[in-house]
Amino acid sequence: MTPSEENYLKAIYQLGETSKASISTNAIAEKMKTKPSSVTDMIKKLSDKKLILYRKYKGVSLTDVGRISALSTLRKHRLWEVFLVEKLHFTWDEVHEVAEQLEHIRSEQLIDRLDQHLGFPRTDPHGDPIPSKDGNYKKFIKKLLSEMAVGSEGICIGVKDSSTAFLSFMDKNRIALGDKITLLDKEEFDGSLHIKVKDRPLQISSQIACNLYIEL
Amino acid sequence: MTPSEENYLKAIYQLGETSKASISTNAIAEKMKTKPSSVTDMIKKLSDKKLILYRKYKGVSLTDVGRISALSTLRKHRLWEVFLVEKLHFTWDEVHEVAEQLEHIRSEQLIDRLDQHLGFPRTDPHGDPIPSKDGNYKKFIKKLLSEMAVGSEGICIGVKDSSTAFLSFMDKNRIALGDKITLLDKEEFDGSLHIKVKDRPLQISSQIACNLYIEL
DNA sequence: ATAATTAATTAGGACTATCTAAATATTTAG
DNA sequence: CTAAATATTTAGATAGTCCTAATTAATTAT
Ligand SMILES: [Mn+2]
Ligand SMILES: [Mn+2]
Ligand SMILES: [Mn+2]
Ligand SMILES: [Mn+2]
Repeated sequence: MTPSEENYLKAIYQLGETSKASISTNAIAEKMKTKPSSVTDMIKKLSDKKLILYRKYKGVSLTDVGRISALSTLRKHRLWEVFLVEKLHFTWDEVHEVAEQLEHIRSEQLIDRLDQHLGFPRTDPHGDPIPSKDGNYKKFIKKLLSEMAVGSEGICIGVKDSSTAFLSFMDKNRIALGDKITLLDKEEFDGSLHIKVKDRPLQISSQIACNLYIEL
Repeated sequence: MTPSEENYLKAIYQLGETSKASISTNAIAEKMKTKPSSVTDMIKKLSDKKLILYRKYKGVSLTDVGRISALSTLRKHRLWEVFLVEKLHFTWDEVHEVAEQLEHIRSEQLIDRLDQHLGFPRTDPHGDPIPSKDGNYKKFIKKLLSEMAVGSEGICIGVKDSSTAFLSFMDKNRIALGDKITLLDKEEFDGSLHIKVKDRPLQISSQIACNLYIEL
């Protein structure tokens, strides 16, 4: 399995997490920042290797073997992100690019021991769950802040968007994972929200609210 | 700089550490476990990039830029080896293959913080010195056990051969870096040595003695 | 139902890194 | 000093990944 193959499988898995239907060539191309023709080349290869199911013009879906591989890469990516934050004191907006490289290091022993060294973490710095060694992957039932009822409260447990732009917005406004958030009011006009973060009042746009996961 | 280019530069540097003359195509091919024709292809490329000096049929040598790159890769390799042993409890014969991959991860911040996390180590698990961030590299004056005078003593500070075969021999015979070694006697017949390791008597072959560095 | 639009594939090419086999240069031995 | 042996380079091929441009299939709008 080459790094490129691993990246494609991971992308297909992540696109399937939300949509669940078969994944289109263009969707993969957009996520991988590559051209549709390159995607077609690769999906033929992955299909030959029985890592995905592919019907021309109808999109792809992962086989069991393909899904296990994708989860393994996701596991490595997220464990390395935890390492970078917990042990090397990176901020949560600095880790992604480096983890994109580290996830392709080939050594089962390495990842086992890294997991142990980190104390078997269950989530990464962005609140995403870490698949277990055997490929088990419990998706939390996560609710977006934008879907909360006015007056209810919950704990901020994750971000949907992991871009530097969004994460540094979070830092600037001192909202962190684990913080208690109360939804005070919604503006009719633009959908912006009045919230309390650890008893500190704050007003945020609806775009922000659509990217914050809350556990009630 | 691709991983392959980095590997070639590192190989050329290491071949030059001992010989100091220009490095032959075949020597590089042997070290890289590849074919001489592949080496010719790559040295043309490295020469075009001014990373090495190349005269057809006359071998190559590193330019200043090439040497800095080689030392940077060596630094990463050795820092990762320290990490694997100190933090993830790998044994010193298990680290090389993984470090060969990790040394190509591209992130200056990563390697700086790793260095700090490890407490700025000066040598790797095999006793090899770690080049500094700015490319300074102080070679220790190392003497081989085979060159010691009978009756003298010293500290074992490194191994010349880092193969699993040799390192597990060391473990089996309980010889570790930092141990005090006294040369008691040399056998005329086969050149084998009678030594004391931390006051424990031991007999070793001359091949072993040729691969152990001692500081007097 | 047909036309226009969008999505996907194919054709053909570039670039990297590797190899085998053949040709050529250099070194070594007699 | 020549001949044999060795070292090195060149020629030509393959495999992987990505690209642009052209073609074909599927979807949508009229
Ligand atoms: Mn990431
Ligand atoms: Mn993450
Ligand atoms: Mn090593
Ligand atoms: Mn080493």
